[in-house]
Amino acid sequence: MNPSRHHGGRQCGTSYDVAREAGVSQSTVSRVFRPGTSVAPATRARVMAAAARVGYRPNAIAASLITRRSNLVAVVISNLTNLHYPEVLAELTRRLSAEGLRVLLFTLSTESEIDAVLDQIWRYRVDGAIVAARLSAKQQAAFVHEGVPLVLYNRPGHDGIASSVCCEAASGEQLLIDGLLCAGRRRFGLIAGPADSAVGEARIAAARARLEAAGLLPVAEERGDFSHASGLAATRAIIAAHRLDAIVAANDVMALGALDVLRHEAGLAVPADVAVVGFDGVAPAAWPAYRLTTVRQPVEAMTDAAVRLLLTRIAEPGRPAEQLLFAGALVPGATAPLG
Amino acid sequence: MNPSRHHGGRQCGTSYDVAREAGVSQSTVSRVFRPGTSVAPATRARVMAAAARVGYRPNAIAASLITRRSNLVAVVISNLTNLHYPEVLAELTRRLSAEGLRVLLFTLSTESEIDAVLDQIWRYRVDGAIVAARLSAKQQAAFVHEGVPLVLYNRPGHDGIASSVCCEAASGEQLLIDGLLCAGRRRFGLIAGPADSAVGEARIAAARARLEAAGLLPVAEERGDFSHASGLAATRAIIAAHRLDAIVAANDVMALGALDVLRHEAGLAVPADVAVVGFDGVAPAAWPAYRLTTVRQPVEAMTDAAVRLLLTRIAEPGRPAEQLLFAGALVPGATAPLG
DNA sequence: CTGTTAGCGCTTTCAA
DNA sequence: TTGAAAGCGCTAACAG
Repeated sequence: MNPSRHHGGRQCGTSYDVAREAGVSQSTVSRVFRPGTSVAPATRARVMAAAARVGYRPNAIAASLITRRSNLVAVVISNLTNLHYPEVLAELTRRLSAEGLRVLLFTLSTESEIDAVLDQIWRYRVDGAIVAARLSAKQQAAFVHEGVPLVLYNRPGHDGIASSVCCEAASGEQLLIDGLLCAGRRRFGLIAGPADSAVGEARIAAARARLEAAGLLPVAEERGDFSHASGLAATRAIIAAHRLDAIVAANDVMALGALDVLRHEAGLAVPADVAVVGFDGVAPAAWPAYRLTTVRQPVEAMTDAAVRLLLTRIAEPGRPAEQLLFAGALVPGATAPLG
Repeated sequence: MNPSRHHGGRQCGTSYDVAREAGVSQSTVSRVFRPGTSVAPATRARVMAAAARVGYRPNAIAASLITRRSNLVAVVISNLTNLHYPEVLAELTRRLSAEGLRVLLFTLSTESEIDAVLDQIWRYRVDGAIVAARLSAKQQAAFVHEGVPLVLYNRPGHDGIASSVCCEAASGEQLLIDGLLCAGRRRFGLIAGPADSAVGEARIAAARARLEAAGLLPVAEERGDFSHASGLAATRAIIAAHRLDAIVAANDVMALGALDVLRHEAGLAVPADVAVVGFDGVAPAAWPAYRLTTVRQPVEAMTDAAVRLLLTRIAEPGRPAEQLLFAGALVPGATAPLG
């Protein structure tokens, strides 16, 4: 009833323009561009031709308004600089678009930005969210309150409110630590992640637990922030004060930093003098210069699960949250002999 | 006039619900939640209180429909696995959100997906797009036709249709090649990127040009796909057939692959036997295990420019496209003595 | 400063 | 199979 007035300049046509051009009603045009609707072949052809002439593109925004499905999924990632997350993001994006969902990306420079991000998430009426960032219990509860299905990635879900996909730390660290012990290592240095990282703490706790099970205590402990620079700093601090024969880092990037300090600053041989292990399985860890012994997160399986979990919760909002745990795979490298 | 019927479950309230609750008109509610509008302090307070009670969130989708501004920017990146692009993406996202714009992310597994991506871009009525992927002249023209401002990232704009920001290859390669020549290197091996990568070709062409200016031809040339594995393969192929004293790679990641083969497979000393240089300035290139001599792209300046270019074209759609060129900065490493 | 009135472009009953 | 009519939740003149 109201053909577009082209008031902005070269606007693209609306379904009314197409309808007029094709001599059908606007709702017929709408049907032609919607899957699973039945339109007479002849009508469909006329409409398609008219649409091409007018340069018509269905307006997803307008459709979202009425269907209450934006086909948008918010993906929140705290540190894209982590080298592991670009891979996760690429996989998530690939799988989501295969499901017809678009990615609204949010990255955090500082954790304090999270509330502003959540506000935007509510405003855009996303169909769901996959979050790889710290979320307080209150923030997780907000998703329930707003009716937005939430899947946490490598973060524990606060008592069943949110679904989550995690790479379990215990079995991986057990493989690493037990192997090192078996190979005769006794003096361990630990490089933890930031205190507010649940996965980081879980990994270090698991490592410590295995040591204690063997009647050992770590010789030294330092904290980093998952960055290479912090791996360098932590290792310098540790070897300045202690003599040890194994370093266990909470992630690969810090482990690579440790390797760099040991070999290029301290003149120590790896693994002859000191063994080093990490966690994640990032690409550079496998490069010949490092060949780090580590545990690789099953990114394919985890991202697949994250998307699948999200889809089912979008389809059935009432469904209870699920916590999925994946085991990492040992990647035997050259930086640690494992008994 | 039409309070929400809560038909889905826990829907969040609409501006009508708030209006009724606060005893004002719906448009007053709208004003309260829009910057730059004047509302009596008392009214504003009443509305805010009512909004909190109702759990009201402005609906960005509905606002977009009428303002014809979605505040969405499409960001298209072809290979997030490139190690340089996560950094670019993080910076772009940070700057865009600082400008009140949201990122709709598209990644390409294969270049053939691009048309499907463009279709989605049109449907979501994005305010603009920043693209780091190959776009044909026709595809670039489509942006003009659809009225979507386009900024190409590290891709040349097809005769003034699209704006672009690029890291210029010539001056960087000149620093590298002239330095190597000055240090007495004469037998060069080149590792190019994929043939359809404009930046890759520009870098290798620039390197070749400097060699020719010195009366030299490359001893060997191989093509990779910017990945570490392809750097390994190219280097193996080159050194199997030729004796050389310098390798010039089209990007850092392949250069790191070259280093790995030279040192860990061929038993050659770098830079004593063979010098290696790259391009980009990715993080691992600076790590002690590599200390690659390279040219760093000014990511901050480039992403800043990309966003600024996009903003001005959004503000003034008639404005002609601009091509911005940035010079890279030499990062003297330990893999190549530069005369 | 506030309310009234029209839509933005589409989907969705409901009839025909 | 198609069309008419009624909104989705909001912004944007225009009065008052």
